[in-house]
Amino acid sequence: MVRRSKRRIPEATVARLPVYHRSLNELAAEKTETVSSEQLAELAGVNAAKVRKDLSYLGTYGTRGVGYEVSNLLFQIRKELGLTQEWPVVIIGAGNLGQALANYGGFGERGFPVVAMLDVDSTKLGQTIAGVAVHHLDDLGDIVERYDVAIGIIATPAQAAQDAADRLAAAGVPSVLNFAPAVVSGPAQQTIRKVDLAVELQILSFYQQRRNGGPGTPSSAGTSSADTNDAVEPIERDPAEVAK
Amino acid sequence: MVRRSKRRIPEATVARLPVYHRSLNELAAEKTETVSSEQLAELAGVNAAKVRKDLSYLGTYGTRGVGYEVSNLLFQIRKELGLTQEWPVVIIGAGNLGQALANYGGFGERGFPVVAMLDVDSTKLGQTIAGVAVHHLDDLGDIVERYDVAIGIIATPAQAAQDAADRLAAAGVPSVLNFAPAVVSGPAQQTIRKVDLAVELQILSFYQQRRNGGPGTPSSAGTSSADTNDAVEPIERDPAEVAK
DNA sequence: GGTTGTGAACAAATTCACAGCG
DNA sequence: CGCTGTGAATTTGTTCACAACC
Repeated sequence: MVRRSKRRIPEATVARLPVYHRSLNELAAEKTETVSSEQLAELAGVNAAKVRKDLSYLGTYGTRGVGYEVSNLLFQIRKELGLTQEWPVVIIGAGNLGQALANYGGFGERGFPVVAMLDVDSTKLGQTIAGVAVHHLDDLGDIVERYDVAIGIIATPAQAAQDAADRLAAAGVPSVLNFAPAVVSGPAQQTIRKVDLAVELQILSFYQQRRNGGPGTPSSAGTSSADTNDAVEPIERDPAEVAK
Repeated sequence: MVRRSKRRIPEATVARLPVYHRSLNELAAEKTETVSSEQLAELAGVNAAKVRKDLSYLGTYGTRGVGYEVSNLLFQIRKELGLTQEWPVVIIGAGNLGQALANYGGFGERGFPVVAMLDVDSTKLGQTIAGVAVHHLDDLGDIVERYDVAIGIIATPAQAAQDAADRLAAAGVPSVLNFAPAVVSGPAQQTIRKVDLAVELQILSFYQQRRNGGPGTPSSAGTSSADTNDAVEPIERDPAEVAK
């Protein structure tokens, strides 16, 4: 009764599925019917072996000698990622960052409608930002229940981030995307991801620096064509004791 | 004459240095003088062994039985990341996303002043967003030269992203942070990182979904406390032929 | 005693390379 | 013959565990 296909998809693969999804959408839009791992790799910016390995975790959806049927593969990935339904989100923090995220329309467009923003600043309450009303943070529980909110986006200042996470946990929101420049932790059953915009720039700064001859050599000329070009995002967790 | 300490810092370590940097700043703000790997790990949300290993790539800055001197470690990391200087950035694309990023003040605060925004839409030219003037994209070269721009942020719609990257490359901007939902490539000497906000939500959606019993089981109840909590960010590149 | 720094063991992710199948 | 699917090899990253040292 179980649809055992391969299960236990590696994290690195999960993180790439959305990229394949995007590429396949482009192919579907131009009515392409089948795609080889080579072509998909090109579109997604990875190599073909990785595409095949990744897709093999979902099941056996390719045809040897031909490739993958775009529409079917799209459907399988959509199903795997849970994108066959919408996931309502709330944004906590209606300051610069929160407003920025609300104004960026990309969430709703891609199946993650922003149903409310929350803040403690009374001057912000009742305001509407990009069509989304700002409520008091104390109303979080109500809103989560009313809209069946599954994902909370933290866009508070650093020092308020943990409180926001705690309130999301208390309200039963199982997934959190943290944009605040702070480490936050939650109960084990919560999934927390973080995006720190400034951290991304700092990582670039490292490679920039390196290109100029490394730390000890503050020359601004010199173009060692360097080596590494890309890097992995960190992301840590497990607040509650790691040691054995 | 060279201060060979350890060189060749792993990417995963580079990606964590900014997090340690942030934690150390907090410690410095409260006048803490020394910190153990255990404490720093707690603040950064990683485990202590990782902290020690990571820091060992920078050199030998700890004291056994004591820990690390906060101010010195802060300086070493700052130096390694190239944060002893400011890196002027431009934002390409003055639409929702670009405006959102400009309004988010976090870049300038952390040493990455936004010196200009660029767009091709004539109705946006001359506007000022969060104190930053919008110029025509054709002026990119001039602006890069005038402000010595080191980093370009792409905040265009997907279909304009590659053109933006090409223009940045032509203007000699060596580092690029791509927020557009598209894969972009550049010459080998360019470092490109990407952040796709919607992709982050899609990754959360996967774990959300999984928590509810996996793809084949669209029940909405059931709380398998799941397993994995965090994941790594993907990020790919190397457009120009990967095969051997 | 307490804590670093690091080899060695382990685990995860990537890449190779090719058998198997359409 | 072309392209997938996958074991095996390799590389990268993490964790252990302890000697070295303050």
